[in-house]
Amino acid sequence: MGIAERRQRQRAALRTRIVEAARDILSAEGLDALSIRSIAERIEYSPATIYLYFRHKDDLIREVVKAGFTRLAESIERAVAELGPDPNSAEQFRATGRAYARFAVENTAYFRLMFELPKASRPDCLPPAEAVPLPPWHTDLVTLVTRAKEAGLTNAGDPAQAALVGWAVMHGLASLYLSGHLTPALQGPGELAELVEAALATLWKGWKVEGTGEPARDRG
Amino acid sequence: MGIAERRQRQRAALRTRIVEAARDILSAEGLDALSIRSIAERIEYSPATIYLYFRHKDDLIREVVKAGFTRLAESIERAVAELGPDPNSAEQFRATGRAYARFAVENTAYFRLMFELPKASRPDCLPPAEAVPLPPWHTDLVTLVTRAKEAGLTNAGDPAQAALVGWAVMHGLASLYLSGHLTPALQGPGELAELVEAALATLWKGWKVEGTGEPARDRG
DNA sequence: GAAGTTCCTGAACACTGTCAAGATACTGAC
DNA sequence: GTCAGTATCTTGACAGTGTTCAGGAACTTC
Repeated sequence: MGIAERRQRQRAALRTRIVEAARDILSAEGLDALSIRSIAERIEYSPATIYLYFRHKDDLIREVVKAGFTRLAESIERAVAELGPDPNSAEQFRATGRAYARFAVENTAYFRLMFELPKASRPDCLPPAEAVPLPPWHTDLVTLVTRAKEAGLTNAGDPAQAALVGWAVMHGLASLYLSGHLTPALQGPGELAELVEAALATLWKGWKVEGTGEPARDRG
Repeated sequence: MGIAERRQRQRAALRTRIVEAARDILSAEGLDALSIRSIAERIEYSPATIYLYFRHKDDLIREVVKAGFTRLAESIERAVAELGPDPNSAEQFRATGRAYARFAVENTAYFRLMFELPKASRPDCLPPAEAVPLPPWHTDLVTLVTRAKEAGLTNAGDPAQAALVGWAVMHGLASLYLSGHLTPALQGPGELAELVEAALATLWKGWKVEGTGEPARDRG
């Protein structure tokens, strides 16, 4: 039954071609240009065809968003890896935050899509029950804080909670920046980076053991 | 020239009626229901009429957003005022953060509109140069930190920077919560409040003078 | 009452997501 | 090789969106 397999392969190929086209349009022309028709034109198919591969536009977008999350995760991993072997907790923490903010600034449309997706439609519907899994960097941050705790470098409470707060800080800065609410407070583009550093430093200090001076190296 | 004045008054009245209709639809039916036609129907005018009062839908929305910001500012002021006379810096800081998060949760559609407006249209356009003025609570936070600094309670660097970081933390938590990215980490609705408290505590502690124990009262 | 101004509307345009019905091309069986 | 069946794609429409523009109605001024 090689035929059935080939067909399945072709189906899968076209499906990913659709997602890639959507991703490209998003990166190159922005969210407003991302319509079913523009995607269809790009892949040289009829708009209706897309509905043979995705039930709704939202389903397609969700796939794009998923790709965005793995891209963001990769950026962070790369940034942490560039620290060299055995970086200490603080460095690792800062690198994660920096990479997050940087991704947001460099992939505006993508970043916004990733976090503004859940339709603001319903008036006061709370977040969707449908599971949006926690991103990998959250897990990494948790182990980071846990390790720092074990090394006696911090007395942060629940590591999971601390990780969420860390994520929130970076996300808040990126989000406010992208929505333009930070511009009156910032002179140049470099000042966002400063703000990021200040935020990371404050957080890390807030977790530090009382009386400890400079953060010691926990590894290597 | 009473006639000209009356006309001007009527014009202004209809204009605010449009904004109020938009605000009501947004609160009651959500962002998706907020169309030029739905607003027109609500005020019993033709859709085209709205364009005699607003050049584009975005201009109208901007007005709604502005109203939302004053509402949020009022919520925060109220929360701070409820602390009673001469609250200390930490309490005031926490109250601000709590009120912010609460507003976001209780006015989902409004909150999202306020911060997701700047069209994600362009691919990598950085935030709009058009001045979105800094909200009043930012100024309040700045004076808060400044006062705390003068009282020797904190050695936070630039108070303006600290205020932005504080804002970012709350905004990040709210934003992540509303986009559903926090749900897998939270058991119940009360846990967001816990997270908010943890974040505020961490921040405040990160600003504290080295070696200081419990935050002292700076006033009263 | 005529002329002029202001305000509003009906109807259209180009766009959107979405879908039912039909055309097309490929497959398997006789 | 032909025919039925199936998988795939397209045509053309529907209802909705923001937006514009020519024209009509009401009011004001002369």
